[in-house]
Amino acid sequence: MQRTSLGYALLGLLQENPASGYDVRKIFSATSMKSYSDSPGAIYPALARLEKQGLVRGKIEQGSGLRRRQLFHVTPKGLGELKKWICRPITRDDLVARQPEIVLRFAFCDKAAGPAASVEFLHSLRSALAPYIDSLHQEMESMGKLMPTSARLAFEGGIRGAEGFLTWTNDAIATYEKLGFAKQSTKGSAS
Amino acid sequence: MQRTSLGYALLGLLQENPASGYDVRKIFSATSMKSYSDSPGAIYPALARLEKQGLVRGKIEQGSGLRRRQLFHVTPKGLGELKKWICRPITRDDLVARQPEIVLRFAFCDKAAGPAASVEFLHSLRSALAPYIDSLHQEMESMGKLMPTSARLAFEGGIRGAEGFLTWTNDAIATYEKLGFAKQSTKGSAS
DNA sequence: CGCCCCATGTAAGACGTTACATGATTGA
DNA sequence: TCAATCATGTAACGTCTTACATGGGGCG
Repeated sequence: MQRTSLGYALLGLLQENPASGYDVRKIFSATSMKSYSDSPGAIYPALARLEKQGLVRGKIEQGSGLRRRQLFHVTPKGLGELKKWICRPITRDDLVARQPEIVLRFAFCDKAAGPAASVEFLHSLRSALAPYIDSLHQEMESMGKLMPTSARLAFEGGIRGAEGFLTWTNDAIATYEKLGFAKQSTKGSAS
Repeated sequence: MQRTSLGYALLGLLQENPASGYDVRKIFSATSMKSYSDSPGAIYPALARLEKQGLVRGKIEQGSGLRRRQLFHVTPKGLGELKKWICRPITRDDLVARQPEIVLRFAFCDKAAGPAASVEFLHSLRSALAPYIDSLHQEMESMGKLMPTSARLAFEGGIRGAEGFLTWTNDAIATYEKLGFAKQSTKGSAS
């Protein structure tokens, strides 16, 4: 039984702070997570699915004069699934079709899996990005100059985006190093 | 009746070169348009929809020993719809949720709508990007330093990506200027 | 009282995914 | 002949979109 990108986004949010469906809708519509739909027809069924799978649990709040309102929090099982999603090695497919998801996974990484996992994540990302960028350059060469200007520029834009992503990755790794988190080696002497 | 992103991608491809469903599948699976699914369950119904709407027409090829094979080409009505899609002003929503679609629209622009439209497109993009980047910076400020390192870095990555996109846009405008295409001023060239 | 916001949901339909099915042609 | 590839499709299923429905609570 597989979860969707929305499902994981919800897990990640709820793991940072328990929230109601309505809260989540506001977050999606107000912040830069707008890429997810804030429609009730998406959110509420998704939360219900997660609850049915035992990944989140909702408690109905009832202070004195409060409206009915379900606060969802992530279960240990849910946290486990979230970690598995975050810590998957980055694949070429992730880069081609799911770049925003990569960034989201990383955003949740510190809180859900810890800084060591974040560093691991960044190294995995760097390892995937380098050959990907190479293959983009090759594809560009093989197409020659026969394409319209706008098509060529668009392709170049894609390459630049990937290169910028790599630069960011390296900077992020450096940031963790300054904080005292180096890559965990298999032999294990870190910090 | 609205078309999906896949529908427009097909229109754009077929307008460049007539092709069969199978050809399209190969393009999607082999080139960097992999972000679209190459599954027959997506392609063939999508082509059928476009044909039903009169935007493409399929002719069954029959050379001597050829297999049955339907070559689709774009109708004038289809080209009109494609142009309308491409030439829509770039909105904030496009930037937030549909960046790859923006790039795809631009890639088809020269061939489908001409270089003048491409220049117009880039100016519209620039006008949308500037305030968008500002608002990202503001959002970042307002969140303070309370977030985990990875979350902050992820957000910064998003900002960098948008800034790189803007740089690319300016470079692309410069490229067209060097080719002799400046912005068409219907009402004065002030942005 | 009427209106708007909070808060949750459901129903119909469109679309994509996955898997299966079909048949023709080429090459070993 | 047998397998692989070409080429097209369909069926079941899940999810998202759009629109509607419901009801409590604060406020003028």
